[in-house]
Amino acid sequence: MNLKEFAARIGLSQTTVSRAMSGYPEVKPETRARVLEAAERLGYRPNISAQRLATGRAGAIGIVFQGGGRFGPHSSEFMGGLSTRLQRDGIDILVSTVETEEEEAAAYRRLAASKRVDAVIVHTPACTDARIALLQALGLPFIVHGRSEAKKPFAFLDIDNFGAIATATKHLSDLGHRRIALINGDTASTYARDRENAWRTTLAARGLQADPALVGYGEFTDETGFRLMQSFLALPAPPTAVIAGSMMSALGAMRAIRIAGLALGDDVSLIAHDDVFPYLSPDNLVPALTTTQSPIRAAGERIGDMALRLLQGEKPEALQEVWPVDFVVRASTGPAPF
Amino acid sequence: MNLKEFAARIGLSQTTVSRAMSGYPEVKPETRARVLEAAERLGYRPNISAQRLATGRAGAIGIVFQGGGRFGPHSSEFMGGLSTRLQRDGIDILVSTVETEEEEAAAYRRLAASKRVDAVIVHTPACTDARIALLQALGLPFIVHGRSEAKKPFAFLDIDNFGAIATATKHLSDLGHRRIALINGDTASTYARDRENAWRTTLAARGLQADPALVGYGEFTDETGFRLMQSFLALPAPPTAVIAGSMMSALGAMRAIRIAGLALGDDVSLIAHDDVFPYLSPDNLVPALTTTQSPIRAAGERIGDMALRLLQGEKPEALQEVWPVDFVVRASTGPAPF
DNA sequence: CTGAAAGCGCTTACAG
DNA sequence: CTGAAAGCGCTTACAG
Repeated sequence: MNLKEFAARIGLSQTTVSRAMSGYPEVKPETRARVLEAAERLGYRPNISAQRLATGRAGAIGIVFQGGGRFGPHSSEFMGGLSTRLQRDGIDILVSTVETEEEEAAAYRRLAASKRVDAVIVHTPACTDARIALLQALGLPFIVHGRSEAKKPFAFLDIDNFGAIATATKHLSDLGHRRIALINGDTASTYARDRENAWRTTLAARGLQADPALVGYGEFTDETGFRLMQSFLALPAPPTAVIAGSMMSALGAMRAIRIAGLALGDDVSLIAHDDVFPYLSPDNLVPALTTTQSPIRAAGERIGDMALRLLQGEKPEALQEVWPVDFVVRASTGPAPF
Repeated sequence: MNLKEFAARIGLSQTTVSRAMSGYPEVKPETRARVLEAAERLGYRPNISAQRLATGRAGAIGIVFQGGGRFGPHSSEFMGGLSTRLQRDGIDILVSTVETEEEEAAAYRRLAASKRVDAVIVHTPACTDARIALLQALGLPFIVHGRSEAKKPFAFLDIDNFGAIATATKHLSDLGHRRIALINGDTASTYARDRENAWRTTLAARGLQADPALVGYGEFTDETGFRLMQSFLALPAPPTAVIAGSMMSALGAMRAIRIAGLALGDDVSLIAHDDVFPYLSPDNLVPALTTTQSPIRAAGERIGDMALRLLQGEKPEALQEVWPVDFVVRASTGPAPF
């Protein structure tokens, strides 16, 4: 049933029905009630495409994932939060996957030109990120999950990666560790740079050396954590403590430590940054894992919120947040050996 | 830029431009080439909402997730595959999250009435699932990921859950195990019923008892795997082998086994069903984990394919597939002790 | 092979 | 507070 039919059926004009349904103020309360009741009863719902064509709004927010690689467990948590928030305002999420940077840029051009979305979410930004300049040039509103440098201000939400790793490094140094390794993420990304800066700066402040052999990079997988930890342990002077970038890397690191016959929390201390997965808790590892933590689901909800405000005309520079990160000490960290 | 402007700019009618761009056959090849080149050069893209209004197609496929709980690592892999496939045909994915069954039903009604999607994907079906009847009543095309019983035929893709667990149970029984436990999923779902049937039937065929104390249910989390494994090990006659429903449950089970001071693959054998996560491989656990496996990402791609065919008018009864499951023996299974 | 025009189902300035 | 009508930007039967 369309508006014309529905309006005729209840004896009102299309105008009045449309206004009543979209919460427009100048409608007599009884009229509105009658319209809403009839819509419910007869199952009338405005055609979304027509609505969008008439208003010029897409009613959707886009998010692009590069390859399978970046659609991992963090993505699901983030999407869960984002979707929960946008749902409340009837905004759809449009998911695209691409293989390369070029394809990602092409996807944004396409989304912008076809007016398929009102805004996009950009994630895992590099320190200077071509996507930001592109979106600004295209005039397609966006929120960045993470931080980056750009000439013009833009909306973003990031966690305090520097603070998280600084806290972890300090804690390990307070326990007497002098060789502290870092299993970091993708080298190009801002978060990896921030984490490494925190590690380096904190060590320096304690008079400790940031040994280049004690930092490694890679995707947040069990595999990478394992490989890096094994290479650390093979060094002439292996580290007595390690900071892993995620729960998945930490699982790999724990495995390498176990295989080497070392006791976690005793011979080697381990801290992971944890994005809080409902299906895998640091409390449940053996030993329980000390973590810096920040719920990525909550970040997704908040970014949904910010996207809605952006569309309501708030300035990007008013939509910039950095969240502090919690630190929870558990059994995987202990005094440095000997 | 809209069609009118663009057509004027290149000196053709809107009709011809529209036809050239949408691959309509009766356009002179040179004309089409000229139109496509100009569109590329001038950045013209048809407005998606107008296109949808005119054609009556939404150009999107919906998928609803219940709560955060069901948006886990399996969802991300599946979505990665689905999105990759649909992308190729320019079909969007619309993600909704709801909290309850009622809300899920309401979401389908809304999607149908507002013509927001052309089809939906239903996942984790129960043995008899109200969603299927509802979607058939609404006339909203759908594909089920999993299987269910219904009066009218419908399109689905499932893996051979029965075969997977039958194979695993046989293998353990061949190794001499007589007390084989099962860490199962959500009781209401078809896959859990199929897996339990396989376990029960295979044990019976070998003259072994399907002890009710040796089967447990729950979400596929590390936590549940741990708890169930601990309860099995606390039995007067604990199992010597266990089949876990997912990698996450297996991680928990492995932990419980380790804490109990038992040797995996020696004192206790473990097989997991693995949906193939790129960030956590069964080869990388210690010991490497024997698995039945099926790539959920590939299932996502295939379901995207089936959805497109459904929209092209193929009958649901022609779109029904059951995929075999691989079995890979690794180090976590061995002969029954003593 | 190409074009003029109706129609898809809404919203919203304008008029009352 | 309500309505008649134009317009959003496409597609597509119809005519040539």
